[in-house]
Formats: sequence, structure tokens, C-alpha cells
Amino acid sequence: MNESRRPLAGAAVLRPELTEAVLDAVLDQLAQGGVGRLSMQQVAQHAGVGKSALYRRWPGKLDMVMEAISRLTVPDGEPEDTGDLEDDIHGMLVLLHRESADPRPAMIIPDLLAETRRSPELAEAFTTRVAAPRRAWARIAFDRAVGRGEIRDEPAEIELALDTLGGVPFWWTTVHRGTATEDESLRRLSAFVVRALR
Amino acid sequence: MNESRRPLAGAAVLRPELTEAVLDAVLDQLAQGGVGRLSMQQVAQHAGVGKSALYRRWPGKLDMVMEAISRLTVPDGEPEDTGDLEDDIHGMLVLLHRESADPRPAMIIPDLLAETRRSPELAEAFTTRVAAPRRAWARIAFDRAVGRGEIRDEPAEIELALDTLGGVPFWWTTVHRGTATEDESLRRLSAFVVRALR
Amino acid sequence: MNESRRPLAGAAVLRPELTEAVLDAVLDQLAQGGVGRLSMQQVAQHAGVGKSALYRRWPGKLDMVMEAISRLTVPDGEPEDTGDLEDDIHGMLVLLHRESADPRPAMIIPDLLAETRRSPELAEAFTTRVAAPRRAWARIAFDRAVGRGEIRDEPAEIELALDTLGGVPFWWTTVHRGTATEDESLRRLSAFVVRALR
Amino acid sequence: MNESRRPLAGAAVLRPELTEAVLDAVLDQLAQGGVGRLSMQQVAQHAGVGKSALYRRWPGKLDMVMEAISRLTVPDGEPEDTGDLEDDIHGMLVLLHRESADPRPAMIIPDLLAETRRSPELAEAFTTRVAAPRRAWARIAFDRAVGRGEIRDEPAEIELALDTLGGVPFWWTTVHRGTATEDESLRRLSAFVVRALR
DNA sequence: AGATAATCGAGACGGTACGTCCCGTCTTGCT
DNA sequence: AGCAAGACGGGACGTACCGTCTCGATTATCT
Repeated sequence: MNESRRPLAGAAVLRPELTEAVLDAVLDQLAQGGVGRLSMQQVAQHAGVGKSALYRRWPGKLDMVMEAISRLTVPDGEPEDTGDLEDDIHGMLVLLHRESADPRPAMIIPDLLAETRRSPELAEAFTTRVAAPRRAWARIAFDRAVGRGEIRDEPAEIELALDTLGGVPFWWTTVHRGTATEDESLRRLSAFVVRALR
Repeated sequence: MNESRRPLAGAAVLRPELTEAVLDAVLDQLAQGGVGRLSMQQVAQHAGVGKSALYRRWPGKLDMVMEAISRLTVPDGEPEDTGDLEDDIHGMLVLLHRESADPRPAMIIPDLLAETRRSPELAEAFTTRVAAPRRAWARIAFDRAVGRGEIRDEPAEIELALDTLGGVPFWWTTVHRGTATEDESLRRLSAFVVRALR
Repeated sequence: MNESRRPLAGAAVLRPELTEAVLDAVLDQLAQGGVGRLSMQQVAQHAGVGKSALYRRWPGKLDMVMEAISRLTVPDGEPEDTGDLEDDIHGMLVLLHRESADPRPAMIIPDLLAETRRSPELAEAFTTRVAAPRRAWARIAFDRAVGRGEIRDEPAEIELALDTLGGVPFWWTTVHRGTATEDESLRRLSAFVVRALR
Repeated sequence: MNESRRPLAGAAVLRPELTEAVLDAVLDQLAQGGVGRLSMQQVAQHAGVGKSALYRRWPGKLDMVMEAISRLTVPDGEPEDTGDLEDDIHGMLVLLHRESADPRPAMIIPDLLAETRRSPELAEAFTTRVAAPRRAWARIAFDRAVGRGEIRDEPAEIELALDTLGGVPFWWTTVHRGTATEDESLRRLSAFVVRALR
């Protein structure tokens, strides 16, 4: 009877399905408008939640974005091993740029890169959560090629090749727009890199 | 036949020094905050000018920005001719990334690239006014190398090399941050590209 | 049948103390600058409130002003009954023109009158909210005098007397400036009106 | 000594027809928008003149308005002498409120009255240039009535009667709107005033 | 006639206010 | 306690004018 003081029990807990819906909405908004246009208001509305649900989970916009981008997936497992570096590279490029189930990362990353100039925290988060894992994943193929004696074992050169595989498709999509996904371009880039390493 | 234009009375004219001051302020704002944070009010105030002076010159923000970015300079004349492609490339990289008098382009371009996804007009303006001239300038060195028989005459490969010279330093400055201006990196990149073309 | 209104969740409600602060600021601005000089921005700033708080409450300036002027108070109750019309009139004049706690109505009304020529809505609002109640209040004294047989029962004459009591002090304050509050003037006006009605 | 400051050559002179056109435009603008809405820009455009023509003639808006309102005409000569005060008053009221060739004064005066609260200079100008002459003109009829022994010779009462003739029609036009020009009202007012003076 | 100087129109200038939109934060009351 | 709804102060938007100021072009006198 006197148990009328009810709060006491059942501490309400942040509902996880809302968290998921919000993070998904963040990625959508990032993909379509970039970091600059992203607003808590739009995210909340798009996720079908109240704005306070956001602020209960993260102290600010940046933290929310950082958690969201850590969901940008790295390809599973290892790059396919064809026994030939050029083919491996080509396979990775195709996987990243043409067969990705989620097209949003390709839309989001340029923005994030631009934004890193303004926000060191974001830069840090992007590097450790997105760039470094992808780089490590891609390096596997080069290490195998070194093991096969296919290319010289010069780590600095390999790093440069990785930068090329990251930078050039990016350059295509932004500066030229639209040539990144053509198979001929991917083939030519693969050959270009391998030639430089040989 | 001599029907002259009839201004007929004291044709008040947009004062050019104000236009300059405004465009300079635009570049400053772009460099420090990006396209997203750029506001007409801030530009006007920073230029010591009324907001109406802006709208008297351009119909909107985008047009103003487009005129401003067309001031991002292309290096004068031709790339230095050392007789060796690798040295020429190295010279161009140094010129663009280490000896530029105005540090703002390097701050602005990443933003602009990201923004091109949202604004086709801006993309068009950026391509024709910034990217294409720089690319044409750099291609001169490669054409000379072809003439000397130093590299094969394969236009598609040369385009790829140009993308590499654009994309990789960009990748450095945004993803790794800070390695772009080290001379060793620039040297290594020059050699990498030449090797791939040979 | 108990279909209740369904706000259903924390219906945020316009905070009444802000409404009060704004309306007070409106009256201040009206008193010091008139309808023409009144600006939403100034009102908002003077009330310590965001501009949006204003537009959340009223669709535009006119509506805000109309609500503000409806706060211009009518004297409470009935005019004092001295048993003599001249004394009653004198009492009303003193009450309206010398003992008013809030000096703003006297500053505002001339403006409003001038403005009524431009804005029929404002004219309507002013008439129903300010002029008519004051007139009804003053008529009570005349009706009592008719009941006592002190003056003839000629409604049109009484209306004219009411216009005189309204128009003459107004004429004083605006054309001559400053004689309206002198007791001798008020006495003389009271006698003048009573004489005309007898 | 030999005053070397020579005018020296063809001093061009402010063209008088422009001055006229401007002052007329000022009255038009005052009539339709009031002092608050009057703008140099509109006046200039409405007069078919450049803005600088205005500023060459008057130091500011107020001075221009003051010169313009001094053109508000006083009735010529003396009020008609019918031998009866009530008829004389009625004649003056008709002349001022119904037979005026220029309807603008009736539109302008309420505004000016309201504005006097903000501008002592304007108040001064209005009093000496508009109010006092009209008052002096009207007083002639009362002086004649005193001479005939029709009313008592009480200057203070006569002043009050003049205020009534000014204030009540004004009150009508602003508060009630539209009854000022009805002949019955003018008749009743004339009788009311005469009764009070007898 | 030619020189000269003030007046003319047009309109650019720095501003201010408009009413709208949307931001991130904060408050309120229901569940 | 978590949650939605939404009011809060704030600030930028692009437009419309404001009063001032700067221009060539015009005009009218004086040499």
C-alpha cells in the first residue's frame, strides 16, 4: 500500500532501438548534406524521435557524428588472394567502389575530410575509425605480394601506393566526377601502382 | 551608326576596391570556416562593407563564392624545365605545396571538393576555373617528357599520373595531415610517378 | 463524449510573463516613438526576448500593437457621483488627465488616432477597445444628470458633449501643449459643457 | 579688403519650379502616409527629381516638411458676416470641412499633431504657421458677436469655444470617422457652442 | 563665344528593419 | 527516468528602403 513511491525501481534505460535509428539517420543526413548541413533537428525528425533523445545520448553533435562514422564498415576478412598483386588491387577497388552495399560512405568521406581541418577530434576519430582500418585491410595484399617476391620490400613505397589507391579514386569522384566506378579506370590504376612498385 | 550607349547622367559605378575587399574577405572566410559556415553578414562586416554592397554585385552567395574562387591563382608561366621529368614534377610539387605565397587555397580546396557533391554549379565553376588550369599547367611538363622520349606517349597514363599528383598530396593533407610539405615525401612521389610511366 | 483535447505530451506553452514583458515594451516604444517608429527588433530587444517570441504570438506588427493598446486601461467602476453634473465632469477630467498612474496612454493615443487613417483594422481596434469603453464610462454621469432632471434628455446633445470632453483636452495637449492638466482649464471646460446642455 | 573671394562666374540657381514640385509632392505624401512614412526617396521620385535636389534645398527632412506645411492655406479674408454668431460659426465649419478645395490639410493635420510630441520644432512651426492663423481668422467672428452684444466678453470662454471648434471636428474625423462633414453635425455643434457662451 | 561653377539625374554607399527559417538548448508534462 | 513536443534566445537569410554621398552631364551666368 505504501509502496506508492514507485520511481525507485525500474530505472528507465536509453532504448537501444532509438539509438540505432538515430545513428542510421545521422549517416543518411551526412550522405545527403554533409557535416555542415547536418542538424540535430533534422536527425531527430528523420529518426522519429525527440531532440532530447539525442542530447541524452551524446553531449553534442560532434560526438554523435563520431559514433555514427565508426559504423562505416570496413570490408570483412581479408582482400581476396588471386596470387597476383594487380588483380588483388583491382579486386579491392571494385569491392570498395562498385560493389559496396552501402553507398553512403563514398558520399560521406569527402565531407569528413574537409571537416577534419576544423575539428581535430573529428580528424582523430576519422583516422582511427575509418582510415586506419581500411588501410590495414588493404596493406594485407601488398604484404602478400612482398612475400611472393612480386614487389620490393620497401615499406615507404607501399605506403605511397596505399595513398595512391586512396587519393586517386577520391580525386576522380570529386574533381572529375563519375569516372571512379568505370572498370577501365580501376584496371588502369591497378596496373599503374604495380608498375611503380616493381 | 554611332548610337552610343546612353548612360546620360552620372552613372554611379560599383567601386572596384570594394569588390576586391569583399572577395578577399570571402577567401578568408572560406579558409577558416568552409563554405558551410560562410555567411553574407560576416563577409560584409569583415570587409567593412554593407550587406547591400554584396547583393548589388552578386545575386546570391553561390555566385559570390564562385567569383572568389576564380581568384585562386594558377602558377604563372610554365613549369620549370630541368630536362628531367622527375625533377620537373618535384619542382611543381614544391611550388604548389611549399612556396605558395597564399596559404588559403590549400585550406579552401578540400571544402570546395566536398561541396561539389551538393552544387553542380559550384562543381562546374571549380573545375573550369581552378582544376582545369592547374591540370593544363602541369601537363606541360609531361608533354615535354614525351617529346624527349623520356616516357611513353600514352595520354590515358599521363592523365592518371596527373590525378596522382593531385590526389595523393590531397590525401596526405587530409588523411595523414602534415606530411605533404616534407621534401622527402615530395621526392618519393615524383619518383613513384615517373617509375609508373616509364 | 469525453473526447478530450489531445495534446498528449508536454504541450509547451507560450510563457505568459514573456507576453507581458513584450506588451509592456510595445507600450513603451509606442509612447516614445509612435506607431511609425515601432520596430519588432527594438521591441524584442527592449523586452529581453528573441524576435521569434514575437512572431510566435502574433502574425505581424499590427496584431501585436492591437493587443497592446487593448491594455490601455479604462477607469474602474463608475464616475464619482457628486450629485452635480459639473462636479462629476470635473472629477472625470481630473481622473483621466491628472491622476493617471500610467502616463503612456496620453502619449500613445494621438499617434493611434493619426494612424487610424491608414489602418482600418487599427481604427476598429482602437474604437472598440479604447474609445468606446471610455465613452460608455463617461456617459454614465450624463445619464444620472438626465435622471435628476439636471439636463435635458437629448441624446444627440449628450453625444456632442462627450465629443467635446474628448476632443478639447486632446486639442489642448497637442495644439497648445501643456494646459490640459491645469485645474482652471478643467473647471472651465466642465462649466462650458454643462452650460451648453442646460 | 579687395575681397578676393569672387563668385566669379555663372552661379547656377535652384530652379524654382522644382522647389514647387517637391513641396507639392511632400504634401501628397503627408496626406497619404503621414510624417512617419514620408521618405525623401519617395518625395524625390514622386516629384520627378533627384534626391540631391532635396538636400540642396533643405538640411533635412524636418525643414522640408516645415516649409511644406506652411503652404497649408488659411481661408482668405474674414469669415462671412451673417449678423448671427451661430450662422457665422456654421459657415466657417462648412468652409473648413466641406468646401475646402484641397482635401489634404484634413489628412495631414492629425499626423502633424501626433508628431509634435516628438519634435518641438515641428510643434512650433505647426502652431505659428497653421494653428495660430486659423485661430485668429475664426476669432474675428466671435469678436463681432461680442461687439453686437450677442455674447459676453469673456476672452477665456471664447478661447475655449475656439478649442471646441477645433477639437470636436477633429475628434469626429479620427474617433468616429466620417460624421464631420454632415451638415446636421455642423449645425448642432454651432448651436452647442453659442449656447455655452450666452 | 568660352569658361566656370552650381545644379541636375542617377545610383552606389553603409545601414536598419523586415518576416522567415532553422539552429541548439531548455522546459514541461505525459508515460 | 525516458521521452515528445515545442517554446526559448539567437542569428542568417535575401529584400526593401532609408538618408548620405559621389559622380558625369547639363545649364546659366559672367567674362
